[in-house]
Amino acid sequence: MEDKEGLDPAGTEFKSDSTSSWTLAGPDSVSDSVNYFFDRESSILNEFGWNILQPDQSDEFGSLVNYTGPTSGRASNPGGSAEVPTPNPSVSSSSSDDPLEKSTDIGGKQPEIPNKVRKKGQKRIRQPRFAFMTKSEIDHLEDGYRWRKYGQKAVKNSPFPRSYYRCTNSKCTVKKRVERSSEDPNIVITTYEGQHCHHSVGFPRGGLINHEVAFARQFTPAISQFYHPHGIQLHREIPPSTTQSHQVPIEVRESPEPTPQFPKDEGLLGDIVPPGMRNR
DNA sequence: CGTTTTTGACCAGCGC
DNA sequence: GCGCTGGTCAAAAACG
Repeated sequence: MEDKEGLDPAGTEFKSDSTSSWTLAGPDSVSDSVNYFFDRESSILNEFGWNILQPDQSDEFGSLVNYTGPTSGRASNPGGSAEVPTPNPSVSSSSSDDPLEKSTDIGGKQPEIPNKVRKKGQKRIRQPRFAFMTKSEIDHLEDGYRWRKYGQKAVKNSPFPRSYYRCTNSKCTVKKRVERSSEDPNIVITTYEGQHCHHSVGFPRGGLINHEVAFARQFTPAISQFYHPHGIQLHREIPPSTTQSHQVPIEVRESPEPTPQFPKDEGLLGDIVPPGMRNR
C-alpha cells in the first residue's frame, strides 16, 4: 500500500502518519467514510474472542485505513478501485449523499423508511462507519449485541457474499455488514454503521468505563482492544500532513456538523488512549 | 408460536 | 435511458 512510508519504523506505534486514506469521491464529491482497522499477521483476542488484526507495516494494506468513498460502493473512483489499496473494495462505502441526519440521538437514525414508502428524492441516510478486519473462521463474530440478518448479496470481485445485519433492538438502528476479504479468505471484514442506543447484552457491566469507551464499544468491543498494551491506536481523523496526494480530510463526509460521537480535537482515541501511549 | 434466516425482488445512485 | 451494483424489503422457510 502506498502509505507504508508512514509507518512507524518501530512498528509498535500506530501513528497518524500510518493512517491510510483515499478518496473515491464521485462527481458530486459527496462521500462518506469508513475506518478500517486491521493487520494481517499479528492478531489479538478481545473479550469476545475476536482476532483483531493489528497494524503491521509489512501489511500491504496498511493498518488503519480511513476511507472516504463515493456515494455508492461502485468503483466510481477514476483511479480505479484496483489502484486503491482497499483490502476489499467491496467494503467501500455505499451511497451517502445526505447530510447526517439531524435526528434525535445517538444512532438516532430516523426510523427507516421502507423503500416503498420512501419518497423520491428522499435519500438514504448514512452514518459514520467503522470497518474492522478480523482473522476468523466465523463470519458473524460475537460482539455482545444481537443482530438480525436482513439481507445477503453477492459482492463484485469477491467470491464471498456480504451479509447485512441490523440490531435486534427495535429502537436501535445500528447496522453492520459482514463479508470475507476476497484477498484473504481468513479475514472477516465487519463494517458497523451507527451507534447503539442501548447497552450490549454481553459486555461486562463494570460501570467504570468512561463514556468514551462506552461510546466506542457501541461500535464494537474491538475498539476496547485499544486499551490493550498491544492494541493499536485508533485515529479518527486524517493527519494534516498527508502521505498521499489523493488524501482527503475526513470532514469531507456528509456530516455538516460535527457529530457528538466524533470529537474533532483528539479523535475518539483522544479519550481512550492515554496521551503517553499516543506518542503524539 | 415467536424469532431469525433465506432469498428473490425492488429501489436508488452512478457511469456510460 | 440503460445497465450495473449496493442496499433493503418482505414473504416464506427454518429454527428453537
